[in-house]
Amino acid sequence: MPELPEVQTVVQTLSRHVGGMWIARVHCHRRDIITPAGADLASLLTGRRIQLVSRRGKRIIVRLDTGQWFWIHLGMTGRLTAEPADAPLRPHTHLCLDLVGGPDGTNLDISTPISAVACQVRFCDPRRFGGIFIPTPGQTPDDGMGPEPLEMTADQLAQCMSRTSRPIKSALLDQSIIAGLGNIYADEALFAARIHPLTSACKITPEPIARLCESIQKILRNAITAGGSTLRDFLDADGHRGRFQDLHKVYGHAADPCPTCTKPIRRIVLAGRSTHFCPGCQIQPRRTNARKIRRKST
DNA sequence: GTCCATGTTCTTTA
DNA sequence: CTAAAGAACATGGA
Repeated sequence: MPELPEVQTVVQTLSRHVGGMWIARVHCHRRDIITPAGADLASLLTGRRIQLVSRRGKRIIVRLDTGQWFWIHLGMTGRLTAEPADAPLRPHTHLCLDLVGGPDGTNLDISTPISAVACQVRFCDPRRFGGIFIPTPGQTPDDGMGPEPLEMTADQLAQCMSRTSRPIKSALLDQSIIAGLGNIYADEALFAARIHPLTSACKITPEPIARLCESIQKILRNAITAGGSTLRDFLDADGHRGRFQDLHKVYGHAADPCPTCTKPIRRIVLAGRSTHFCPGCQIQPRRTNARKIRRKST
C-alpha cells in the first residue's frame, strides 16, 4: 500500500492534527506490532509532546520533546489516521494515542477527561506487515537507507546503480540502494524513462540514467500532489483515498494497449513481484547469459 | 477452492 | 562472494 508518495501524504495530513500535541494515553491492543518485542511504548510516549512528524524513505519518523524518536512502517495494509476518540474502531486497530492540545502539559495522565481528548491517532494494519519501531541506542533514521529520490542528482543515481549488476527494477526496490520506491512507482518510472526492467543496473549509460532520475522525481511529485495511489487499502490521516491510481500507465494494466505505442503492456515476475512494462517502448537488453550449456558430470 | 496484493527479511540454491 | 529464487509473515478480495 504505501510507497514514498503515500507515506508523504500520511505525514502531511497527520502533521496538521498532531504537531505540538501531547500524548495523554496510549492504548495498545497488540504487543507484537512493536519492535523490539517487549519494549514499553506506553511509558515512552505517555505525557510526551510530539515535536515533528517526518519521513525517511517509507518510514514515518516521530520526534518527541524528549529528543527520543521512533518510526512507523505501514507495511502493505497499514493506516495511520487521526479521528475523534468516539469514532467507531476499525477492525485490526492495534494502537491508539489520545492526544490533547494546548500550550502547557496539563491533564496528562489517566485522569484526563475524555472530553479533553482532541483526537486519537490510530494505527490499523490487517496483515500486520507494518509496525512501530523503537531505535536501538545510536541508531539513526538514515541507517541502511539509500538516498532520498526527490533530493538525489542524476550523478548520485548513476553512482548507486553502478555498484550492482542486478536488474534495474530489482535495484530500485532495494531500500538500501534508493529509499522510497516500491512496486508501483518503480514500474511507472522505468516506463517513463523507456528502460526495460531487466536491464542490468550497472550497464545503463548516463543518458538513460538522467532520464530515469527525472522520471522518478516527476512521478513521485505528481503522485504526492494526487494524494498517493489507492489500489485497495490506502487512506491518508483524514481517511481520504488517493487519486494517482487513475494515472498509472503500466502498473495494473497488463494486456492493455500502451498509451504511447498501443502495443499490449506485458506482465512478468521479477524479484518475486509483478512487473509491468511496454515491450515496444522499453527495449529488452541484449541477453548476457552464456551461450554454452555446461553439463555436469554424472 | 485458487490466485493475487502498494513490503521486508530470511533461507535456499546456483 | 554475489545474487536470484522461494518462502515466510497474515489477511482479505476477486
